[in-house]
Amino acid sequence: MFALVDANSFYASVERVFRPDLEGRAVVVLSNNDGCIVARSDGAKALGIKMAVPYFEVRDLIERNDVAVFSSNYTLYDDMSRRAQEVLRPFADRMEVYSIDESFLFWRHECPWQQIGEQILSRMQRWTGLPVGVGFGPTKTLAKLGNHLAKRAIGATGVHVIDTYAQATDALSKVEMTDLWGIAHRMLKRLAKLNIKTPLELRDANPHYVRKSLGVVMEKMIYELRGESCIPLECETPDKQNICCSRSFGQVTNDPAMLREAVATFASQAAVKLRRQDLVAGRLCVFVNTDIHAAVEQYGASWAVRFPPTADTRELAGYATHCLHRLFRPQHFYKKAGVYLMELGKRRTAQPELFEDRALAKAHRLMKVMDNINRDHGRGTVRIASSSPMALNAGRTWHLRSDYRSPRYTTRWDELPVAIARKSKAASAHSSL
DNA sequence: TCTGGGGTCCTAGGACCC
DNA sequence: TCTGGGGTCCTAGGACCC
Repeated sequence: MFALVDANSFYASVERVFRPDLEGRAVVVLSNNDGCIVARSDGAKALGIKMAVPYFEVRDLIERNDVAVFSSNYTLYDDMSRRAQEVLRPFADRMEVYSIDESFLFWRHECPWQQIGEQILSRMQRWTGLPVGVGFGPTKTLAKLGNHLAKRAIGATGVHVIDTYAQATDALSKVEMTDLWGIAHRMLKRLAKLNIKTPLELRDANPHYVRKSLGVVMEKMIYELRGESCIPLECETPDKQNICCSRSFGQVTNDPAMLREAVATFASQAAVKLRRQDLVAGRLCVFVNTDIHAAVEQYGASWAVRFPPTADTRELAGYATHCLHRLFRPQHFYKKAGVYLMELGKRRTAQPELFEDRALAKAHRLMKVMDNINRDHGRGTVRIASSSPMALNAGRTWHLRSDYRSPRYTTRWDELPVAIARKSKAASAHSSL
């Protein structure tokens, strides 16, 4: 069983914890440049303040209703997030920290779920002061759905359990398509073209057919809604694949010196994040944009360079200014710029060793797969596609390639032989992974 | 020279999440 | 006047290799 625990209006709730005098007053928190609303308390939501609206559009409303306004304080939110994680961890067998305000919990055995949910609520309230919602489900997607109902269903109590197929059917009948985790407006339109318009219709759709038109992500979604877990828990936080630092400027500029200073600053801030995770970057990319909201000729471009992996601020800043030089067009006025660090690797590990380790690990995986096949099925070929993004996630997530004839895939190493067996029955002995 | 059945690396873009 | 800042995964095609 999975559970998803998330904090209600996290940033706003954290500010509240430290300002008990705000009791009864609505609260909003603003984005970095005080540009947009990024969190609203229930009271602020009730006033009709939408997520991510520009501050200036709702300023009047906010002032008229005496809403408390905060600039965001990410150091504080990070700290509070860690405290909340410590409270949650002992409840379950395993835990995945999914975002700053959400964690998945996982249990191997049956438990009194409702009761556990209530304990989580009360302990979180007493130990951190944060209001949370808890949703239980046999898959991550259903746990997310449970969480949604825990907070928003009529008479919601903060805990919602989806434990049976009937409960899942009931839950799915109560929500909109876009309430599902992984469906936003574009996917909504594409699903509608397949005549899939409600969450129940999606669950009962033909997975092969959906996969053909919409891809493997939507296919997984169908299985998840049916209670077959396809999205595994990820307990160790994987190393970052990209690190980005970008900002909108208060005013547009076409001054090359200012832009140089800006991207050099972004590069050094990104370098701090890089070193904090003990990583080095092998590639850096700079991007610039004109003001997308202004009625001017738009210009947006990026330029990347590759170099011997480093985490050195001065080197990275140098690459950044070099890239900027390639992009800069004096006729445009720029509103936004940023730096990406890419091709990240572990610091203090020489590249050749890294490569050999990976090759070795690949060989081991291949042998293990072959063993399984030989033991269980006598014959068959498994080919490891190292170009597949999944192959780089060795040992965590595996799925059968799309040209693999089985419509099913597995997300767990130890399920692989089962999937192979299904496939063997259905088609030939030659398979690829 | 042709063929089958692949692999690797790159770019670009689309879609989603918080 | 004023419109955030991060991330991930998947797909598709081209060029080239064995």
